Amino acid sequence: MDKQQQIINAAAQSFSQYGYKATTMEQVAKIAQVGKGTVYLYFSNKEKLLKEIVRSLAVEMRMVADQHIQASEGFVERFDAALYAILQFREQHDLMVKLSLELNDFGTPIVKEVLDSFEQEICVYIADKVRLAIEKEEIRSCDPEITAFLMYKMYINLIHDWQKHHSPISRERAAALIRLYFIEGLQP
Amino acid sequence: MDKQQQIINAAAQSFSQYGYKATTMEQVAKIAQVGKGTVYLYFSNKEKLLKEIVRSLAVEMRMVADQHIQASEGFVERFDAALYAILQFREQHDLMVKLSLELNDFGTPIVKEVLDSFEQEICVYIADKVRLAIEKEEIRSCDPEITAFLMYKMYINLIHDWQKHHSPISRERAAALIRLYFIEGLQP
DNA sequence: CAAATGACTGTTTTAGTATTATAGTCATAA
DNA sequence: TTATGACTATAATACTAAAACAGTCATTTG
Repeated sequence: MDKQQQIINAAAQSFSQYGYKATTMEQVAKIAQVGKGTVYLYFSNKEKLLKEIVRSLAVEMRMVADQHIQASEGFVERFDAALYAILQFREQHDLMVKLSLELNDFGTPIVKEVLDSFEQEICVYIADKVRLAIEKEEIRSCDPEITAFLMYKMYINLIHDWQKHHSPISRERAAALIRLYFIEGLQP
Repeated sequence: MDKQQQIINAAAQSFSQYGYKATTMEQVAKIAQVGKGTVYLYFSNKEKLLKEIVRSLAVEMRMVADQHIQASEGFVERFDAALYAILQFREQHDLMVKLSLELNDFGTPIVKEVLDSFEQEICVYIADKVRLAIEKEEIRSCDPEITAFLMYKMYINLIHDWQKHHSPISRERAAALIRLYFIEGLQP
């Protein structure tokens, strides 16, 4: 049996259930059914362990988003499908939810770092799609990184932040708004 | 001499210098050269005192932004002038800077509430301008609240958040980008 | 007697300290 | 050569005593 994978699984389970701070290396070793020292043979410290797990989660996320894109026609539809898949992914994976809560409650620096790089990963992913859309002349030429960054932020703003003070916006409404502002523009 | 104003000035000074948490009502009374009980004749508690100060700061902010709008032609230019004035206002008023730091460091709930309502104030202000621009047919018809919210967020994203991981964007560049995305749109 | 005050009080924060828990190491064992 | 858990230095926590504080109110003042 692959000890490294056992350790990763054990850590993923514990991080998801108890969070980063409240997970001890001894706990991970116990769940993985190995000695504590063994964990350190594969991961030089706790931080590396978390980063490895989040990294592979990011890979999975890319795949899920790509699957959702397949079924969609048109740039906005594909963008909406991918982004929605990503947000759902984040909400449905206990680890991401737990880490977000932990960042809010304790501000653990490593958790902040990890979630930050996950966000950047998302932006890089979208930027690739924007670049493709420019090549296919589906949209005008523009800076792909900035465009991806702003579209992602706008999606988050609409789905998550707006409803902090107003009534929620449906996924369809959000896609329509992004089409209005980003694609069509407000000029009369 | 107006004791109420003396107290407000004293509190504004102390909040700016030491923050909300580290300011004591005794301190405020001492600076205002009144007894502690006197402070409570005008403000039933510490929270009300802070809210009053931030409220009048919001009024001042509106006036400053309006002044900057006067000198500008076109919707994007006026929007840029107003938003830039608002951001500068926030950066140049020690109280806002101090409160932001305090929210980051301690998460003081009342400070969060106050800064939140200040942000909403900004959005209401912009929404008014958007409504006006729709009436004057400078832009297409749209929901003024959502549009104001998203334009404000995009401006913040460009000027503040983008540079957390990339090289900063100048004020001119930000205005040009908002014109590109919001006004002209990305359709080819 | 209306406006102002600061001593007073119950509660919260802080500072100091003892105790426990934990990350990471390493000598030993399988 | 791989695996282990006792070990250690450091960091988190729990506890307590002391101090600071927001808000009150009986007394004072103009």
